Amino acid sequence: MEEREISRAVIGRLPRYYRYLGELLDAGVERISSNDLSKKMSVTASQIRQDLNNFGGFGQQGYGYNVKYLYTEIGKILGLNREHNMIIIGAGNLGQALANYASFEKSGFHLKGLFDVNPRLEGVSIRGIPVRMMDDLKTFLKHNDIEIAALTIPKSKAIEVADILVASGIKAIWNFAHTDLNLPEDVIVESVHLSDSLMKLSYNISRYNEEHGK
Amino acid sequence: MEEREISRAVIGRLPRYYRYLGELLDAGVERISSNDLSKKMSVTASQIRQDLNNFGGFGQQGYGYNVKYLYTEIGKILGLNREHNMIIIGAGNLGQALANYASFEKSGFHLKGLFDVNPRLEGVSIRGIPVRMMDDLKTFLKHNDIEIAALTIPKSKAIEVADILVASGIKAIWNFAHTDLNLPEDVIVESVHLSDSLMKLSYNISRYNEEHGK
DNA sequence: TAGATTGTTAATCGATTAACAATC
DNA sequence: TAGATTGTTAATCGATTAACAATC
Repeated sequence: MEEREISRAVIGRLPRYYRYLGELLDAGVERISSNDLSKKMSVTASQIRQDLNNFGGFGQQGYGYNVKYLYTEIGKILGLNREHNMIIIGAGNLGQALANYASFEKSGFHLKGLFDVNPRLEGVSIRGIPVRMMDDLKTFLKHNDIEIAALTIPKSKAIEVADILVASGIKAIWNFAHTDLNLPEDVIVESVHLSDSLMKLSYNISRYNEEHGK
Repeated sequence: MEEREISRAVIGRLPRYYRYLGELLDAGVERISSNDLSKKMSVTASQIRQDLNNFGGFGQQGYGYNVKYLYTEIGKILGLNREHNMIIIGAGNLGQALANYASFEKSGFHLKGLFDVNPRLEGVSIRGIPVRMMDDLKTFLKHNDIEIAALTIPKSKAIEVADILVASGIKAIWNFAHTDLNLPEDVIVESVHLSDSLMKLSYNISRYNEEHGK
């Protein structure tokens, strides 16, 4: 089976396609051409067709794309047709924010546990999930089939905790700590570096100010 | 003055360089070669030199780069030598999480206000900043010089609020809402789409499972 | 001075866009 | 059938890597 590697750039655009198609679906739009979609999304029609054809021919000449069908197919590509059990390590504001995102649940990401070191959080529940103490993590992972762990803890603890998670068989880490994680290559890591994002914003402000002589 | 446009890819890597240099600095490392840094960061030395030379020659032949100097210079490029006044719209978990990030304050991002529609939050303070009601937003912006607004509100309100912010003279929006914002091009928008990130993670899990026949 | 390492040019690689034949 | 629009190949553009002369 010939498996061409799909570029990171393409994968990075899929969620955005998915989002726009979801909106079209909600708006009751039945079909859309790459050209019309390209205008909405401010990308080229060529790129849309090229991107989609990495995964197969979802359209029809002379017709365009069926919104519902394409939405579902991209969902499948993104793995949203599966169920994903998830835990959150770090029940601070950010961990709680993630725990409260009802939309994740709708996409098949099921929160099964919340962990923290702070004893004052013990027993507190978020959306019915009690916060457990970190001491219970290993045992919990032994008895529950968890795929994804979100790491919403400070950088100082992140690497150590990541190692525990990997040793306990976690497949994927959604990392919010302000550090890179160097883990075995069969562990999937997706990092959200909020401060990197804020710095990019700040760069663009500086650039803008320079150009406008401020 | 010849201003070459610097590619988004390069800018996206700057915060990561900054992060690694900060760690080297903390570790007391005085100088580093592009080669040594490339090994630490898993990128090519060529890319590091190429990236940095977009902004000027920060190194010295035969010596490498002075860590402290390079750290400071990248900080300047990123605009971290300026002060940035900031507000947060949406004082839910995510807004509070951002408000509590002490490290932003250290980098010159000063939180000046927090806004929400929920009357139960009125008067509640986070790090000494009281939550204000949305009705007060326009007046507040008239009397305070705010550069950045973080939008941590649901998608349904985001576009409307963004328009108010722009009309009130906000320069930059750090958008966490699950939607793209179409604003005048002189307004800088940096979006953090958490669900896009989770979908990328999910994609990679599916891909991995396929490859390993699960 | 000799060795090390940058800054920068040239070569390669990959991603995006354009074009158009295939086909609904 | 004629018109529309895809899927796909070819052309272009940009980003990354390699190479090396400049120089500390």
